[in-house]
Amino acid sequence: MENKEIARVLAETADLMEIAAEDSFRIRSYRNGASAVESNPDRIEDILRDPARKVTDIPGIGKGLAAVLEQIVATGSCDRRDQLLEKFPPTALEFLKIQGLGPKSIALIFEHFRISTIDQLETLCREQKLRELPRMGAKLEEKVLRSIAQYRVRSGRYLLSYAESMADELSAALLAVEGVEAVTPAGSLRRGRETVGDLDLLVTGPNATRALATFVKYPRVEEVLGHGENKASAKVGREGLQVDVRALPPESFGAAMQYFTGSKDHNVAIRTRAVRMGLKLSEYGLFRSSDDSLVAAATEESIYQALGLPWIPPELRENSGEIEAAAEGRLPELVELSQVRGDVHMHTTETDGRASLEEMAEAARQRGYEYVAITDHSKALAMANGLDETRAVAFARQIRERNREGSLGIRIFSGIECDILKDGAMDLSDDALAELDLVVGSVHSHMNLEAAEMTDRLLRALECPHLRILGHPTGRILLHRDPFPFDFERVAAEAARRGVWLEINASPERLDLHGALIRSAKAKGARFTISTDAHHPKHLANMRYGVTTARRGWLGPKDILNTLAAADFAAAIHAKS
DNA sequence: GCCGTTTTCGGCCCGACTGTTTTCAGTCG
Repeated sequence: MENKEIARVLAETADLMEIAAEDSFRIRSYRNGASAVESNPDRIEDILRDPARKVTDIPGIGKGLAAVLEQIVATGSCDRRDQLLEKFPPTALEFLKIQGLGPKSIALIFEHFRISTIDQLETLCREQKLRELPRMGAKLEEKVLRSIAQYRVRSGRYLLSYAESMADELSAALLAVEGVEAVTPAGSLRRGRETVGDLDLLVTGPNATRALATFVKYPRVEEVLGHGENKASAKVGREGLQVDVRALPPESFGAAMQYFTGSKDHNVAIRTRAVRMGLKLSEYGLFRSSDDSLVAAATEESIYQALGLPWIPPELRENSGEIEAAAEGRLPELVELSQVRGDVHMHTTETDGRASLEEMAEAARQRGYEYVAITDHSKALAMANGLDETRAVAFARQIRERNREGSLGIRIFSGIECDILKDGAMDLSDDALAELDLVVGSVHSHMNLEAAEMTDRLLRALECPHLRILGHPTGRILLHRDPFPFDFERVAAEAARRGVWLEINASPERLDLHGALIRSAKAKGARFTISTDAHHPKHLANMRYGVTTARRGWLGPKDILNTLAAADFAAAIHAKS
């Protein structure tokens, strides 16, 4: 059992305990335990099996949770979770995803109405029954109905990072089959979409068909949906991600890759182009319409070439102008991960990060970066132990000192992620902000303002002379919270005018900005940074999702400030007009 | 339930908003 799954069981148990109104500190311990398990570099299952090692050596795991971990690894669940699932319906965990309902309200609804499904909850709201309960009213019913609608749209999709880890895991298992040469993910994962509906894996090799048999017997397959000669489908993992595995002959691999990578809109447009040229394109190859003779099939390059086009990077294949651009030879040069020279938004234990300044710097150095910016939270984020003026300035001095010593082996800029308050003012005084190398401004509160008010708020924030970067500009949390409404184009244009860069937040839960907005902002003259917002050294690896997202926004290295060398980046920070 | 002891219990535990209220519980970050 993988750490991520173990962590999920712990977190679910904590959720259920919360509905059952159990001791809040115990719940907190379960949550801490979940995050400790998830961020532990070694597999918990391996540690449990090794008599020489102890899980209790992991901070946050004591005797109690050690026993729980044993149980989870052995049975996939634990006693407390099982007991609570007898008391509450298994859908209780789904109810927690409905915004506006917390554990207390859910417990009350269960107790009073004896319902167990989201559909029943919807009915309650429509029939205006929720308001019978204390402290619940018409506004809440409306909010819950809106939230249920959003929930339905989201369920059935998965974060890019989750789909990628599943693809990696399955690829490794299938590559171990003799006679399998390559396993390649296609579909929206290959295009780098921020969420993925299902996973397509293309298998080649003399014995590719045998990979299908291995796949359907894979331990984490929950339900086999179909298993034929060339294709097998199954729901995999507790989350039930649908995975389609296809065995392909090498001679038509390129055509299949092209076909299964999509997007559907891109393919329709490409096939229309083929028809106009007297050709037809399918997953088996590109053929002459007149005599069905094969033109190209083995590689994607050969197919695009036969259609008079250069190869189009998968990130661009959304039929949003890429085919025209390719035909006219003006596809953009896209940024690559190796061109990123620094990560300029991250947190440390000074606020809510999980590693020290030294550990974050060292992790960044190991990734080959030239520089980092440490941007801990400001005081408005009290739960994160945000910095007030005094602490922010003192911490900046400490960072400068370490930087001067050169002992960390990497250049460090002192920064802050300063909250943008409800009225657009900065959370910290100008004097304090002036002490810092780099100010990222972010919205973390009051996200339900009217669009006009939110636009004014952001425009006012841009007036701050010290603001350099607008952090996660739309505030969305994928599959969880929609972007807050505001006039993006106006804000992007104003940011461009004032020389404030827009962040492409590489956290797989955010990917904010996303491709379409990036393109729109670039058209307004905006420039960008790609940053991970890391709260742990391992989060630095999320940079690749940010780069993929930037590529989906048609960005090249010149659009992105943290592809600059350290000295140039430093100059850019300080050369504010 | 974890942690850390001036070692076996006590601390952990913030702050603002919202909607429903007549003084505040619940949610959220």
